This record gives sequence, structure tokens and C-alpha cells, in this order.
Amino acid sequence: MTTAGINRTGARAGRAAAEARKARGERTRQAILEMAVNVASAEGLEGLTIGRLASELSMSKSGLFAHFGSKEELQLATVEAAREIFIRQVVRPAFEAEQGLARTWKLCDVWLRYVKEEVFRGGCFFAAAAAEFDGRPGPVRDRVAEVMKEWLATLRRSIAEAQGAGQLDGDADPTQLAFELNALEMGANWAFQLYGDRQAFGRARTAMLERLRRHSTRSGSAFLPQAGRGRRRAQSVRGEVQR
Amino acid sequence: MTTAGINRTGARAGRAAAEARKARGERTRQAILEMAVNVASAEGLEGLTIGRLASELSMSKSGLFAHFGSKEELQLATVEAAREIFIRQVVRPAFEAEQGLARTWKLCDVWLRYVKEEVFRGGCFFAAAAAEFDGRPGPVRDRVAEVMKEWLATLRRSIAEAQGAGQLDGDADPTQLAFELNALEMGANWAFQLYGDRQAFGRARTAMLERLRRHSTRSGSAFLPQAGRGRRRAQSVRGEVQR
DNA sequence: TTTCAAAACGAACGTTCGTGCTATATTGGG
DNA sequence: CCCAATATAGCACGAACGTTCGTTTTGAAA
Repeated sequence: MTTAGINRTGARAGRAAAEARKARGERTRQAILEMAVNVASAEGLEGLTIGRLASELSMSKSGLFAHFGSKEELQLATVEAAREIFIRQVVRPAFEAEQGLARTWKLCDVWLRYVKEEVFRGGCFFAAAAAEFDGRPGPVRDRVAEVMKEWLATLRRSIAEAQGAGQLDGDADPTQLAFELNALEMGANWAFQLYGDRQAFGRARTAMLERLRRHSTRSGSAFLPQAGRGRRRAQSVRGEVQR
Repeated sequence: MTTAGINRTGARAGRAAAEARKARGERTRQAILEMAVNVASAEGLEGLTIGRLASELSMSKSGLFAHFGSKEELQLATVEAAREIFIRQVVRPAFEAEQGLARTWKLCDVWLRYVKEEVFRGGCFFAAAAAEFDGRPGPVRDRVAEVMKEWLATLRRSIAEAQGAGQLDGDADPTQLAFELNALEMGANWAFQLYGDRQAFGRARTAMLERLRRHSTRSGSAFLPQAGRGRRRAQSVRGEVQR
């Protein structure tokens, strides 16, 4: 049995060449974390058990364990892996939009897509991790809090930049606005995870646009999708969420 | 040792007389659930272990276990107990306000207070439970979802009543508005649990009032607290959250 | 005071948890 | 082609998990 099917990932040109240069263990580690991140988003970082994870990857508990040295280290590595995925799937795409209101909106839009397209099996990894660890002091909690603070700061900065560009009212409070946008995101995530309610995304989108439009200047509102009330959103980049 | 301090709750007149009529086991059961609800709100319904709970109450695992028959039954009973506390602490007080916009606002206001005053050790019990169980099918998940749906329905109905009374625009969508208010609540809970950020309550309050005011008619806005921008809220009932 | 069901206990079950230790494969560089 | 390094497996551990069982304690009715 061993690590069958993990390392031997069809050696297809370019990508494979780059991976071949990586140490064997590094590839296994990555495979572990990819699985870990998905299990954790659905079952929680504590429900992420080493034995379960090992059997799901057809490897031994001890073999897997050796990569991390402790469960807490595994959890921290999982958080880090999730952060990288989040950056790749949400932050990076949003930063392709030009600085200002366009980017602010895209940060919201792509976040909603990231939950809807189920980048993680259990919805937003960090919303889940935050709820699980907010009552348990320790490095994991601290790191999760840090990462979410990063996200909120990104949101806030983008709003401030929109203000600087004269696209948003100067009297709008970026912290307040970022708080509201974030809350709406978490509300959509909650509704989708608990009820499978896809309409929640539309509702969050509507509310976010309302907030942004309310504070946007005449020149700024051009950076938001047309007011078209309908549910169909033909705006926003078509590009699929890349795996 | 035994159940010291649990059953023998200082036999002080009236209340005690009523409790004396209750079966002995019933009182113990209640004491268990009171503790369970607090542990669960902080450590999660799964982290709520029978052994831990027993030792925290200075009773034996088996003695405690006998009250429920299974862990799942204990979890369900805990959810039910939390629901009753929520109703007593949030819904009931809000329903003292007259039907319409006044009550809608009070539902929001008293919910924020319920988190701020730490009615549960780990913040909103249901926000935590929903995040924990949204990925684990079963009776517990179902019940949690039901209870939260109740809450959202209450919010929505109150909004609709405010519309009926001509206090809110007829074109405001109660479902949309309820979604937004709920999201803001969960956002405030998140910020407070993860960062201890008390300002989040003010931010949520501001945003909620903004939403309500935006849709309120001339006659309706009288039911919302004065616009006073400041952080100090002298409005709203003074009554302490009763234990 | 006696009686008896309800309630609480203590010990043990089989699992699974995280974590060590030791031995065996596997692998890339000389 | 071999060797040192690394990666993985195997096995065992103590603790804690939910659960079962037979016994003892308790308190209210008779």
C-alpha cells in the first residue's frame, strides 16, 4: 500500500518537473495538508484526527505524525495551508482589479464565490476555525485571529484607497464598512452551510452593494456593477475558480 | 461528597417550595444542563465530554450519564436548555416592546446585550453550535438549524408587522432585512469572541439602525432611538439581564 | 420505622485519541 | 552501484472517550 497514489501523480510535463525537484517528503506533506484543510473545514480542527487523516490517505498514523511532531503543529500547518489557498483563491484574484472601489467590490464578490464554489468542503475555513477556537487560548487560536485580522485589514485598506481616489465619501468609516461587509460574508456562509441556502449569496451581494453604493461618489459608482435588480449577475469575471 | 451543593440549594422560601415539589432527579438534571450549556458554548457541543461535565459537578460519570442515556441525547437536551435561556433572555424581553418597529429594534438591541453580558460563557450558543454542526448531519444539527430558523422567522415577522403598521416601507423585503440584521449580530459575536472587541457592538448597532432607519417611514422613525451619533446609548431599558 | 423505587456510584468494557520508539523501505547524490 | 539520509511503517503506551453493569445510597410514602 504505502503512499500509493499520492506521490505518483501522473508525471505530466512542466508542473511535474517542478514538483520532481521537491523532496519526496515535501510532496507528501503537501498532500496531507490538502486533505487536512478540507477535513478541518467540515469537521473542525479538533475533529481533524491523526488516525482518521492517515487512513483517508492510506498511510500509517506514525508516518503521518512524523511530518509534524504534534497535533498542534499539524493544526498550525493546516491553518497556514488554508491561508495560502485563501490568498490564492480570493485575495490574489481580487487584486487584479484596480485599486479603489473596483477592488473593494471584487474582494466581496470573489469571497462569496469562494464559499459558493466550495473551495473548502465545509465553507469558509476561517469562519469555522474562529468559531471553534475562540474559546480555547493557544497558538492556534492566535494564528487564526491573526489571519482574519489580515483579511479585515485588507478590506479596510481597500476601502480607504477608494476614499483616497474620491470614489467613496470621505465621511464613511472604513473600519465600520469593513465590519459590515465581513459580517455579511459570514452571514452568507452561515446560511449556506446550515441550510444550503444559495439565495443567501444574492442577499449578501445586494446588501454589500447597497452599503457601497450608499457611500460612493458620482465618479465612484461607475466601479460597481449596474444596478440591475435581477438575480442574474452577468458581471464579474467569468474565470472559473482554478483548482 | 456526592451531589453536595447541587440539590441542597439554600431552602429560601417560595422558590424552594416550588422546587421541593420537583423530583430530586429533575433538579439534578437541570443543574447538569445549566453547566452543560455554558461548557458547550465555550468548548463546543462535542468538546462537552461526559467525564469532564461529571467532575465539574462533582458527580460520577455513570450517574450523570443515566440521566440521558446517550451523548447525543445529552447534546439535544443541552440545545433545548439553551433555547429556553435564549427565549427567556432575548425573545421574551423584546416582546415587552409593542409590536412593530419598536419590537424589531428591541430584538436586535437585546440580542447584542445578550452577547455582551455573556449570558453564555462562549458567546452566542447557537452561533457556536451552528458552526460546529453544520457539517455533521444528524438530529443535533437538525435541531440547531430549526431553532435558528425560529429566530430568523421571529425577526422577519416582526419586520413584516412593522410594515403592516406603516412604520417601514412596503417595498422593503423582510427576508432580506432579517438576513442582514442576523448577519450583523453574528459579526458582532465573532469580533467579541475572537478579539474581545467591545466596539463591535456599537458598530453592529450603528449598522442595524442605519438599515432600519433607511426603510422607516416618517411615523415609524419615532420608534427608533434618537439619531445621537455618540457611542453612549442611554436609551433602551435599564433592567439588568436577570440570571 | 419499614419499605422500595429512584438515583447515584464505582469499576470495567472496548475504542480511539495523541505520542513515543525502533526497524525497515525508499531515494537521490557521489 | 552503493551509501547516508530521509521517509514511512509497526507496535506499544497511557489517557480519555462513551457506554454497560451490578451495587449501594437516598428520601419519601406507608
